[in-house]
Amino acid sequence: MSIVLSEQEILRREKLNQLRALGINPYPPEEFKVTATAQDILENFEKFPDTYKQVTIAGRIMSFNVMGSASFAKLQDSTGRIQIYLKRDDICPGEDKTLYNTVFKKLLDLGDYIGVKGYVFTTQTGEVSVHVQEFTLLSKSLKPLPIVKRDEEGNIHDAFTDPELRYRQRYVDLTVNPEFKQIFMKRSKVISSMRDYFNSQGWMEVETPILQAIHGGAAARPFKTHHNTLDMQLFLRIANELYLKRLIVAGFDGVYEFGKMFRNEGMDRTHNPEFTSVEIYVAYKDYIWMMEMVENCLEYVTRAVNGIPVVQVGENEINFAGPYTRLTMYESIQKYTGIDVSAMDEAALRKTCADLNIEIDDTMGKGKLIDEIFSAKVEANLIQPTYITDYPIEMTPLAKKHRSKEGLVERFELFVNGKEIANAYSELNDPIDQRQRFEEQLELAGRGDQEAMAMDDDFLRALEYGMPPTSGLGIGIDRFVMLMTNQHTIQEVLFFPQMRPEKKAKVATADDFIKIGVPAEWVQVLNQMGFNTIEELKAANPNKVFNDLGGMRKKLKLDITMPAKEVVMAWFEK
RNA sequence: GAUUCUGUAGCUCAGCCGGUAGAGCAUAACACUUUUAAUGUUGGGGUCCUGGGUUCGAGUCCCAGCAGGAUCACCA
Repeated sequence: MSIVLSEQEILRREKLNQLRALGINPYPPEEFKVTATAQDILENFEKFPDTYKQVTIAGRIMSFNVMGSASFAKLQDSTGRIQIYLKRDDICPGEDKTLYNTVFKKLLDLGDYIGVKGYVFTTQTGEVSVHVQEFTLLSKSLKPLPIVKRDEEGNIHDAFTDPELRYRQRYVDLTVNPEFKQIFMKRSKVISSMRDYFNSQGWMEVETPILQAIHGGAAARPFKTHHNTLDMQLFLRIANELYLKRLIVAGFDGVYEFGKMFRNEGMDRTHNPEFTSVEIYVAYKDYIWMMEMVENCLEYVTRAVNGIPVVQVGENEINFAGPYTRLTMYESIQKYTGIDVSAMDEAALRKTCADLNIEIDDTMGKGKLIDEIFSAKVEANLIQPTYITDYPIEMTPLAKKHRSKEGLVERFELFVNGKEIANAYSELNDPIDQRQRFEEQLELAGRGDQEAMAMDDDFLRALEYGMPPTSGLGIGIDRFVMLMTNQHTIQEVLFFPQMRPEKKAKVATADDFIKIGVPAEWVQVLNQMGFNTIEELKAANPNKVFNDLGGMRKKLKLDITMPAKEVVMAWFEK
C-alpha cells in the first residue's frame, strides 16, 4: 500500500477540484434513470433498430480513444461493455466547447462512472455504439484501475492476475476481469435453485444460532468468543446439526438451513475458516431415501446452473443425472486394493496399512485406520458421483447403527471428482445410544483428541422427548460451487476469502504535523520526502530539511508559500 | 507447520559478473472527425517489501522478518 499519493492520484484530485470549480458535482445525489444496458443494446439493436433511437445508459469508462473533436470510449455496466461515440459539436452545440474540450477530454479518467443519453448506431468498422448527445458525470474515480487490454482475438495483455491483489481487492478484480462475475452468478444460482427444490418439496428454511455455548455436530476446533453481558464463553458454530434436529423434535417434518460454519483449522485450496453449508433434515426418512433425494436435487441444480446435468471439471466430464454408483466402504476398498478389510481387527488393519505404505500412528482406532486406507487408495478414483455407504461406528457419533451390519452406521458420503461433497445419515434418535456415543467422545477428548464432540445435555433431553426417525444431509456449498464452475481453489468461489491483514506502514496524520507547526499544504511534501512520522522528521537535520523543502517545491512545481527558516527550525524544537 | 518460488513505476514485467533504475500499457502536453491493444512526437512518474550484514559501493550477495502463490502435512 502506498503511503503517499502517487502522481496519478494527485492529478485526479486536482481534476476533482477543477470539476467543482466548473460547477459540476463529481458525486451527484440525484437518481440517474437508465433505460438500457450494454448487453441489451448489443444483442437486440440490429433486430429492432427503432427501439434504440433514444437510450440512456450508465457505467464505468474503461477505455478512451480521443481524436481531436471526436472521441470513442468504452462504457462498462453490469452486463458488459459498449462503445460510445462523442462529437464535440454534438456535445457543445454553441460557442462554448468547455464540456467537450475540458470536461470530457481533460477531466474524465478511466474508471469514472458516467451516464450518457444518445442514439444507437453502427460505426464504419461495424461496431454497435451509442452516439452521445448528453453525458453526466456520476462518480469520479480517484484511484487508477489496473489496465487490462484485450485485442481483437480476445487475447488479454497485462492481465490483472496477482491472486493477492485479486482477493484483497475483489472490487478491482471483478471490474477489470468481469468474466469472473460468472462464478459468483453461478454460485448464487446454485443456492437459489437448491432452495427452490427444497421449498417445492414442502420443507422449510430456518435459522439456528451461530453463537453456541456448546459447539456440537461435527469434529473440528472452534473459534471462541465472549459475551460481555452474560459474561460467558461462546463458540462460533462448527455445525448446526444438533439445532436442526431439535426442530424435528419440535414437530417440523422438513427443515433446512443455508449458512456459514466456522472452523479454526488450516487454510488451503479447499478450506477457508468460514464456509457455507446447507443441512437438511426430513422426518420419517432414512439414508436410502436420502440418496435418491440427493440425486434428484443435484440434477435439478446442475440443470438450473448449466442447462444440462453435465459439467466439465478439469479433464473430467461429470454427470449429475442419477442414479449414482453405490458402494459400501468395505466394497470400495476391496474394489481399489483387492483387500477385504471387513473382518479385520485392529492389528490386521495396522499390518494392511503398513503393507500399503500408509502412514499411521498409535492413537488411531479401527475406524480411523479404515478411513486412512480409504483416503489413500479409494477417494481419488471416485470421479463420477459415487455414494460410499456404511461407515465404521467409531467415526460417526450422530448416526444410527446399521439395521443389519454389526459395527457400522447408516451413513453415506457423496464423492465427486475425488472429493467429498455431501454427508448424510439415518439420524440417531435413540437417546440412550446417543448418550453412550457422547461418552465415548468424552473419552477420546480425555486422550487428547481436540476435535472430539462435547456432551450436549439439552440435545439429549430433546431426544428423550422423542425424535421421529429422520434422515439428515449436509452439503459443502463452496466445494460444490467449485465443481459447478470448474475452479480448483476455494478462494475463487468466495467473494472475500480470508487473508492475513495487510501490513500498514505507520503514518502520522496530517494533524500531527500541523500540531508541530507544519503548514497543511506542506504535510504531503514532507510525506513525499520520506517523513511519515514526527519521529522520522525530528531525527533529520533541520537545515537539510529546510533546503530540501525548497528543492521539492521546485521539483513538484508547487505554487505554495515557502515557510520561513525560523518556522521550519521551530518544528524540531517542540 | 515444512519445503519451494515470488515481491522493482498506477498495472504487467525486464534488470547480466555488485558500479547513477528500464520497457509496454496507464498518465501529462501537442496533433488528429469512425477508432478499436488507435497512431505520431515530447515529458513526468521509483521507500527496488521491511530490517540487519558483507563491501569503497547492494535492486543484485548473505541472514532475519513480513505478505502471497505452489506442493506437502494437518483438517470431514
